Amino acid sequence: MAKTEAKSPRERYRVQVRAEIKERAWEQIATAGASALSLNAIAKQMGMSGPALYRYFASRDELITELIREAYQSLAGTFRTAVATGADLAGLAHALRGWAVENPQRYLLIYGTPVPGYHAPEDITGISSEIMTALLDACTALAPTGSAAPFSAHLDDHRDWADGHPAPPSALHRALAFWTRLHGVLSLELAGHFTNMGFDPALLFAAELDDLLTHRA
Amino acid sequence: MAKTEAKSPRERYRVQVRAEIKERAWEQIATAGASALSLNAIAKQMGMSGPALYRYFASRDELITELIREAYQSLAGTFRTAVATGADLAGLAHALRGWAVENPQRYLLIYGTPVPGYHAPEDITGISSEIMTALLDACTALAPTGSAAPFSAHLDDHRDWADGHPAPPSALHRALAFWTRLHGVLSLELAGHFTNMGFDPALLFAAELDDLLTHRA
DNA sequence: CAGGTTCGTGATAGCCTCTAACAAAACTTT
DNA sequence: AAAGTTTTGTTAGAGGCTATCACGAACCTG
Repeated sequence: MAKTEAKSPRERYRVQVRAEIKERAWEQIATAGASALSLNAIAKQMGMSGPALYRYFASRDELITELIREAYQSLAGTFRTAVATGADLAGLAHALRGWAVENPQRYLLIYGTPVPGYHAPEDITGISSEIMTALLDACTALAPTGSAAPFSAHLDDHRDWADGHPAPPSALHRALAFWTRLHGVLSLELAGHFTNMGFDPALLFAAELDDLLTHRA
Repeated sequence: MAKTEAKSPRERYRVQVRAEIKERAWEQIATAGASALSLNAIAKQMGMSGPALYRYFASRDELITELIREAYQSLAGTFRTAVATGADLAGLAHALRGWAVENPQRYLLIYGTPVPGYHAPEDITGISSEIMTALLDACTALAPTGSAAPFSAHLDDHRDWADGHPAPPSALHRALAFWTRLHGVLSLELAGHFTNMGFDPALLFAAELDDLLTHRA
């Protein structure tokens, strides 16, 4: 049952130190943003001197990539357990918002402003497609909704991103709308653009979700 | 007609140098992101040595703040001319997308991932409320749409952010939906999350806009 | 216990922001 | 025009960062 193969005690120590580094990194990101992440500061916090961290992560970029991977896996796991407990599209939305509000820095690492040159490694896009599959499943399971929107037709001609998923075009359309609309609310909320505006972001999120479920997408 | 008051030649030189600094800064941001902006590199590019730039901007933060201000003013100007040429809500959406696609780095500076500690100065929130006013105007001018959505009622109780604007609650609701939905599409597109997915982001944007205009918001 | 592997260290190079002291140029005032 | 004041740019330097290197020390393995 143990996925962490109990190897040599050295291996154990290594993964433990890596885990602590990542933990401190998340704290730093939460308080000062990903751009202010400092390997040096983490090392000093852990009582060891600067370059020692390079035994565990080849570079600052590799650490950040690992954090991105972790964030994706966390979101994918949230979706997986939601699906396992019988969540429909509304359930997925609820799970998404709960996760995002609880881990704003993780959400923003995934969906926030990217560094122009950066390209995610292969396995990360794999996890991202697992998330998309869960979304497509929920959308196909929902309702036929004979959507006559011209964009649905366009999607039927450009469905390579669905990766062989048997979703009808209206489900593809609804999945994209789900993604973009909920992201629209969440990203603005997490970025603080709704502060001092008075209304409750959760209600706006709920209203968008309701529109997504009752209207044809 | 000249807004730039022809003051002393020194003043002229100063604003010119500041302008060139900002221009180089935008180039850097476009190629490496805002976090990689380096005053030092800009100075060297301009043929002067490091600390000279601090005569023009007190700190790196002040330069970035100025860039954010510039971005807000650029967007507000785009909206202003759109309104002046008789644009309705659809026209605003078109103007928004055109501006965002042409100035992705500006859009992301405004609506992208914020630095946790940062607080925008007063005048910037002023420009931002001008943008919101244009949006609310367009939404009130549109259609009555007796929206019975519960969120509209909530907005009627929390309309302080509209700053005295006489928009009916359904217009407030539509303005928020306009903002969040179009931002949802735009931000994901600009962040590159649609690349390699095959479909045309412009069509998704158009579909979202159409939904916004034909359905009750 | 001998041997190779891994880990942490200090030194160093090369970036960066930002301050301070100083020189030179440019406007202002007399 | 001469003298004085303000603005501009310079170099030097403190302190931070990423990252590499060579070296000693600790550690598992045979």
